Amino acid sequence: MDKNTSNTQEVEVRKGPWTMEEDLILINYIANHGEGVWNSLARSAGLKRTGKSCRLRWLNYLRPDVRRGNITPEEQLLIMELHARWGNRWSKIARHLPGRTDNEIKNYWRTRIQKQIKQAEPFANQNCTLAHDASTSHACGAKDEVDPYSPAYAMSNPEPFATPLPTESNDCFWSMEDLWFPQLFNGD
DNA sequence: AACCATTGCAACCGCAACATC
DNA sequence: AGATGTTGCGGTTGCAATGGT
Repeated sequence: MDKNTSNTQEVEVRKGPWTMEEDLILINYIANHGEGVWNSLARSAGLKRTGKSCRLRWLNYLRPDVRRGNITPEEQLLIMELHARWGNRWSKIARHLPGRTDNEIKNYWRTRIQKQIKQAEPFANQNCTLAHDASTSHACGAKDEVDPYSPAYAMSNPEPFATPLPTESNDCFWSMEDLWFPQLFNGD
């Protein structure tokens, strides 16, 4: 049974998690032809994916220079600083963290930092009438308090943000090193 | 051991900006 | 100048993995 074989067989588009085979096809194709117009790339490569999906997969996961997991304390600080400055401009923030993607930073922010902020909120926010969504509100009347988003806060309060860094979280079924094998680039 | 809740992350969706014709 | 296609972005969702009871 194929996943998305609807009765309209003009365009069957696969969705959901990428398989290793699809990854290899995409990597091979880009290695041989370079990036181009993603829609036609997807078609030419024989992938039953949208160009959008291919682009996302490539940028967030398959690119050789992409770094995943193990966000360092320095990077965390930088993220907090840049987020305090620009808000949710994830792609803008990502440009200042080589090898990191906007998606990863966004996820990291939401799952780690935002959580820490929420935990700290009852203490930092006692004078605030309304606890805004931590991702968007930086404005709190308590001017004397150190902005929990600021690097200064993180420096002086290592605990709240000292999330145990993921331990070797690069354990996928296959690593990028496995995929980026020289021999892959020969075939087409 | 089984069930339920929570967490973390990959991927999708909708929209806006931009490029090309 | 307008229509159409493509890209980039931010928000959101789905689901596997993990932890707790």
